[in-house]
Amino acid sequence: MDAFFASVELLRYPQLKGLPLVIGGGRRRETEMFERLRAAYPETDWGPDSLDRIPVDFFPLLRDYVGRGVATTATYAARQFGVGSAMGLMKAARLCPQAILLPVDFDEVRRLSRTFKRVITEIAPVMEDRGVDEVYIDFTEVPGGQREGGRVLARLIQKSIFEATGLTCSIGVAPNKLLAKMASEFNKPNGISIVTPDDLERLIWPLPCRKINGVGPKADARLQSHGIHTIGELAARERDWLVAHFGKSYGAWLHEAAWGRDERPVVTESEPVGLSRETTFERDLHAVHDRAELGAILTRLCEQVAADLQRKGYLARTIGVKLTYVGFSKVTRDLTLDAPTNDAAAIRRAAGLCLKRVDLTRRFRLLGVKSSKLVKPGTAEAARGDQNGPLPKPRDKAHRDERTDLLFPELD
DNA sequence: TCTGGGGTCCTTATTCTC
DNA sequence: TCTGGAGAATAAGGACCC
Repeated sequence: MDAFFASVELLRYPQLKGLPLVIGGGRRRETEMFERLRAAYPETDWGPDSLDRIPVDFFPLLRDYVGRGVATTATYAARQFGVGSAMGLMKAARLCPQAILLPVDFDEVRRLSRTFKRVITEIAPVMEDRGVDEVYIDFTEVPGGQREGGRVLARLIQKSIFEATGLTCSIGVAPNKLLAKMASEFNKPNGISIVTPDDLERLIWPLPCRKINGVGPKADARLQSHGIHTIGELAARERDWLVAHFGKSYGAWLHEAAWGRDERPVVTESEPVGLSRETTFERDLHAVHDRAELGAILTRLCEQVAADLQRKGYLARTIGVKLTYVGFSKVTRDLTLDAPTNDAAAIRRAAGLCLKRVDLTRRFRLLGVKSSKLVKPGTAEAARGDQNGPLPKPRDKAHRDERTDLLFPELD
């Protein structure tokens, strides 16, 4: 298989080019930011398209931002100060207070994302969706796909995306998805990189292990503790040694990845595994002192999950909650229902039962509701439990936290 | 002074069913 | 009826990704 990896660069503010620019915040706070901007400049239409035309001094500075949130992305001018993706905005403000802070408009991002993918599938139909701004493409069967090792087709895709969206796009071309993804990083933004098996030693092996898609901070730290810093050093280890230290599955996969081997196909269709909604509070909340507020938040999250399920046409067999405590430890609790549902009240009841099994004596900063084990209505799977008698009772009682019953009785 | 929101997949432990 | 074992289902947590 020959694969492309293509990712669009979602930054496109021409008048801000070269300035330190940070885009970020959580979804809710981004909406608030837009509202604040609209209130401050009522004569200006703060739609995403108008951002391009607004004078630089209209934009808020990062130093004026107060609250929780992280940077989604940053320009190179801001990165020079040490600001990067996923960094807390308060920390970013200390590093680069003069940076301009822009909210993300998710509706606009989604619209651009759809256009970007439509343009690609019109040229190369075998495309795997990897999120808003990334896709894999199998161009083995695309007419002309092999010309100049794929470079001609990659240029066509870049040009078409720019014409349709005004966005630039980086493309990696390689024999498989693993290498194509790494190749796409070589030449950002708006570049094309071609990696062949012969390039493994020269281009891939000098890279840090962290560049492998699937090696995160934890795995990287463990590799480093064994003196393995580059992909070449990883490739030099025996497979058996990696399996002994990183497990049968992950160890073997590390070995394959270091040698540039990856047999995964480009997957064009997939069903969602779960749907969830979560929110971080403005301030940390407590089950007793903030009972009414928490109850309202829980209900709203359940209604959102129900609406998402209904809109997308799914029923969920399992409902769960997630809490992030002060200090960032997390807990989750799940409950599998007798019959799958997309009803807000049923989801709220299940979520309430889950909440009864967690320690609510500690303050927490985030509450989430998730649905999983999704089925389509009208299928045999969806009917299971409805017609074939009750399913086994969930193992619920054993975990029940008695303190919570006292603290949060109305959650039933 | 921290650290969003939406996902997927994997591992491990426990329980249930046959 | 009791017991053991295999395998499925459930639950919790964690790593990782965009």
